[in-house]
Amino acid sequence: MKLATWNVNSLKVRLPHVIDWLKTNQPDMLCLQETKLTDENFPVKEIAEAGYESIFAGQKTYNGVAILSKQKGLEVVSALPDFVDEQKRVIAATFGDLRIVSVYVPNGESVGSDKYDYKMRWLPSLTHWLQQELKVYRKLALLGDFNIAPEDRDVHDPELWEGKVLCSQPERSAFGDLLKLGLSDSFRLFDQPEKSFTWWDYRMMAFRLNRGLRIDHILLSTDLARDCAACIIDKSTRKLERPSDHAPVLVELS
DNA sequence: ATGGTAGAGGATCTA
Repeated sequence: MKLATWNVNSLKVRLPHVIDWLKTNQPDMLCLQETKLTDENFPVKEIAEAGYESIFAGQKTYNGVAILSKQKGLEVVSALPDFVDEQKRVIAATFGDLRIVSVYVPNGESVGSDKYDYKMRWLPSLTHWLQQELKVYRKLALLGDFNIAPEDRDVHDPELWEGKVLCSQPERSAFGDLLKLGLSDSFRLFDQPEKSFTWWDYRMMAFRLNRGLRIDHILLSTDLARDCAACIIDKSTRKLERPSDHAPVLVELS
């Protein structure tokens, strides 16, 4: 069983990359973020031709999340139950005994901004909802763009980023609250190369210089973490023509 | 110093 997540930064532009990636990697589920598509424009047909079902929650211009899967998803939830929000940032579904949650955590713009406040209200609401979900589903995977680098080793230049958005202590503490629910950061279950990142700014040759952050994650409940055989970041997609600024993250469950 | 690049949409906003 393979689970993956990828912030595609426009599914319209990245559809050929996504189709190719599905064909090469054959994940059972691929969670997408920043689809930037309304639901009527979701490329259901093209994805079905690659052998995948689609569930999605989108809006015009911004945000938008989806789960592509070989099996059909059930018990679909497409918003946080206790957080009134126009922005489409959550979609969850059940596949057999697996609960899959795809999230696009708010970016937060800069520490102290209105968008940062929104992020810091959004995260506890996510945590509270997942606490309920984990009572129902023992096998739960939370995948997505968390817009949080959990530790200094997830940052190319920790001094430059110290206290900044994506790295601030309140954000890291909110990430820690997710782990306290009993979720594991699958990437850290294994030895990993130093300076492993999932996002590199389009500007200033950041990818070529490997000036990135690890902000895309796959968190696994205890019952899934036990069966996790590998977690890798696929940097190859970032070298394609017109790439997303994020790389996919992939776990293998035995 | 507040740059720079990309996407959506058609002037800025978001990241």
